[in-house]
Amino acid sequence: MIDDVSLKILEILQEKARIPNVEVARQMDMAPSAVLERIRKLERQGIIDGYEVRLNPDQFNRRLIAFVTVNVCEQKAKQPLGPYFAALREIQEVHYVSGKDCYLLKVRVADNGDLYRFLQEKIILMAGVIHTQTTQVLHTFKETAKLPLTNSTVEQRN
Amino acid sequence: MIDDVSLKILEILQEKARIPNVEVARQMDMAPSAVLERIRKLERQGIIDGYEVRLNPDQFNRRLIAFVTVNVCEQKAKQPLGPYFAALREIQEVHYVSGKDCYLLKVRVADNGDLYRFLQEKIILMAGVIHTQTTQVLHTFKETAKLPLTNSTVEQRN
DNA sequence: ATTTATAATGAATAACATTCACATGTTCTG
DNA sequence: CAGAACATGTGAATGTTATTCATTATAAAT
Repeated sequence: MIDDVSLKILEILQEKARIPNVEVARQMDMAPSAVLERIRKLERQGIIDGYEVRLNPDQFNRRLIAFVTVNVCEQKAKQPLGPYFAALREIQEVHYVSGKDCYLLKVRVADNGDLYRFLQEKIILMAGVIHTQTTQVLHTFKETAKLPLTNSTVEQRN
Repeated sequence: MIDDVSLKILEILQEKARIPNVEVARQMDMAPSAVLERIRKLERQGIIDGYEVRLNPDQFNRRLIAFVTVNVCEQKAKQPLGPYFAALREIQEVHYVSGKDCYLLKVRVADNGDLYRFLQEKIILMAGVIHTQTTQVLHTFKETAKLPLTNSTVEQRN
């Protein structure tokens, strides 16, 4: 479905998405119009979902990452909890995970005080939330949304 | 440090980063040259870290997300484990977290079989790895790298 | 061999990026 | 308070890029 030419285009864009189309074409050794058409097609097919700017969290007072597992009892909740969590500004990821009726939240806040207030005011008080367990990130070695595009020896793409 | 004008530019770019500069200028009601200069400055200051394309994981055989906590004993490791994990294709995030000498990995693979092989071959076999606990994601409600830029009532930016 | 579908090229033109001279406004300082 | 220093905006000019489209090439299907 995705051929090597498109794959190479995606690799280039994954490296730096806000470069001119002509530049992609140059790196590909192809006509700009051909590259443009392919990118459009990838967008239409939903292979490319969008383009994001990556901001430095330190500059926006979001130095601290925490992972919070939230045990819930949805029967006691007054509203669906997944969408509720998803709507919170401090939360970047909401996953419903295997285990004991559990959500896993990735949270970004300024500092410990902020984290405390966030949990108290926005999580623990919610009807249906039974208890939480918070894991603080001390150091991040890698944090990316990139997907591996080149196939390693064992893997195949479809 | 970051004024409202830049903030609005970042909001626009956070929504869709690969749009022409002129379009940003139109939405801002400013001259394109002024917008360009501001974006350049934000890049120079490291406030903008880069631009990424967001790919659809389903289309690349990465339907399954798992979070893996890895208990380690770095003394028994033959190499630093953080960088080792970070180098693995399947891993999107590597955090060293509070708790019992623990790494938290966010892993993206095709399916259960893939996850099993990944853990067996690339994690559990590593010297220094004591044991792991894997949590599978059943459903994802939200997954973004966006930072909240508008200030809510209580918060402030610096 | 011919049809059909898919995708590349290259030329033409519209749109955009980029630079720069100049204007405006703010802050700092003597 | 004047005016220097700085930051940031505008608008025009120019070079670059995006986009469209007619045409050609390639590959698979009948």
